[in-house]
Amino acid sequence: MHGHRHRWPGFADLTRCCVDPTRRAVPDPPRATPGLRPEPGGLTEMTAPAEDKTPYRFGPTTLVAELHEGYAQLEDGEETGVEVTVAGRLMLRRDQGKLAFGVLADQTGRIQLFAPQASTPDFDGFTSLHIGDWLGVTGEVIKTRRGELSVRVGSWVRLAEARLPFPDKWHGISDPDTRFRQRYVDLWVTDEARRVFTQRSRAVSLMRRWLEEQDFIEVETPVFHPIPGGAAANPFTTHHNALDLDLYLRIAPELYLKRLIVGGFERVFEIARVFRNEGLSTRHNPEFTMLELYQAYADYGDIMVLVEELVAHLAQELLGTTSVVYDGRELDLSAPWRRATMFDLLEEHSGLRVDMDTPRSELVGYCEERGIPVEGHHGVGKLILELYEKTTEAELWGPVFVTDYPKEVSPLARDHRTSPGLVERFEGIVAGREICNAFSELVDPDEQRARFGAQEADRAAGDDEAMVVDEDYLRALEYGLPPTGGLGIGVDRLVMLLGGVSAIRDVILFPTLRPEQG
RNA sequence: GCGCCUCUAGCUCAAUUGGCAGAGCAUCGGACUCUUAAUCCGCAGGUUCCGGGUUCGAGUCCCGGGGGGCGUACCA
Repeated sequence: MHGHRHRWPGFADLTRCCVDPTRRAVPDPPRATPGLRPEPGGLTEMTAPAEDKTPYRFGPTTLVAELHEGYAQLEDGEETGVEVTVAGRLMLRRDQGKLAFGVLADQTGRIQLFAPQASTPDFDGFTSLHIGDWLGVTGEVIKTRRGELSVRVGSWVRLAEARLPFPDKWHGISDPDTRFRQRYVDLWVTDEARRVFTQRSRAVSLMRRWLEEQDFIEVETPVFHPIPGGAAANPFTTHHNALDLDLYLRIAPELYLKRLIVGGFERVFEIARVFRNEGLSTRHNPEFTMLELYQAYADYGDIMVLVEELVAHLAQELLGTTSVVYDGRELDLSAPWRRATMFDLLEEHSGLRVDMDTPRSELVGYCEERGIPVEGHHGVGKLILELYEKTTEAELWGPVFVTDYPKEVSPLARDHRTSPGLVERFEGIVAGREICNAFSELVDPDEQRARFGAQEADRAAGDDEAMVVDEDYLRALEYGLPPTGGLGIGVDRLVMLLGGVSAIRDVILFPTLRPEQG
């Protein structure tokens, strides 16, 4: 994840934009009583255990980023007369006899503490603070003679002790495993980690706001599914004792969201944690986040426009540009994206011209030539998809919408209005990776029942990821699903793309790991 | 699942053909009033991932196990 560090704004630059402007305290006049002590009249002193001297609350007036914004123009050695209160962790300390320097980090950045013995209360205590201790400091904003913006310590209080030593101040943590297990430390010592997760939070927030502006409403559907559906994947199982009921953790929210379209919520979305019982890799975590949305009266063409606009919007807001560099290669996310059929793209990249009338035996031959395993229940559609995925998908730098998938591999998508055997489905491919999957939704209950039936047959033939019939979903369709466009976006992978990182574990705060010590 | 690599002090890393397990940072003690990974002096810090084996002697070689990484497979 360190490959493109130079491209990204620094710690303070990046986080600056998350600062709530209503919290500004600089360069406003100082607060009447900057609170180094608990508010008077509280129960603090009565209830505090004798051995715990740390306060119960603290009132910083200023974020570090605001100091850097507000006082960038100070001359070396200039004093402002402005008193501020900041809080954070002590990340470095440099003692120099009767003068000590510290570096305090809060959520928004780092600021130097300037502590002369003559004016610092309990100077010995200050110089015996540990790296990692939480600290509250009130003092004047100054710039040192050597030009470092600082808070001259007028008073200070330790807010929490770091009993465990922090990692090497220069090298940080290098063992990825330790970084994931002790993310609470990683976030302090790896600027890149904090940058990425801050960015993730903003991306999700922007996504939500943008969808709401398009009149989508956010909903929450069950995580416990009596029948796992909406995707082809192995579910996790669990059990409810009182009902004596086996349940599955959802592999997709799709079928519930479409029930809501039936219910008359015409534009819905869910930012859904989903769970798939599969292997782990650089691009797979067993629990991950999908944005799914459904829009009544829309088809997959409308959804393509929505995706390219949404992604371009996120890039523009997050990075200030739709032109990003990923894996060292240029990537232009601005709309419109190229649209091409799976068949055309397959031909471009493999030279194979096939269609739904190509004999199965011929396709089996192409697969075998390329070492792609073929199973007995694979039909023409599945074989074409395999050929495309193995020869073409990773080569697509994109962004490109790959359209018109075989019906056989798309049991929830609506028949193509002009091409028999195909459905109106597309995937968005960016940097060789699928970031979304969408279709004109299948609305016909009889056709849906037939598709489920084909899935059952696949299951019987040994495909344990094939879908299971969901009678209630069919009943919902019988009440009438209007024309609907649906979309699923892998939020984690999108954040990877926008953040320029290549491992999904770098965008998931606490990725799934084997428990420590085994 | 398979293949390759890796695991040494709290952190980052050394240790010659198999020959007394070391340094920097952090911690602890001391010096220092403008440092920027401050600097300088000193103390302490170890089940070398675990268990076997070979050897006079194993961090090092062999076998087994465990953790992790990468690749591959799986993955709509």
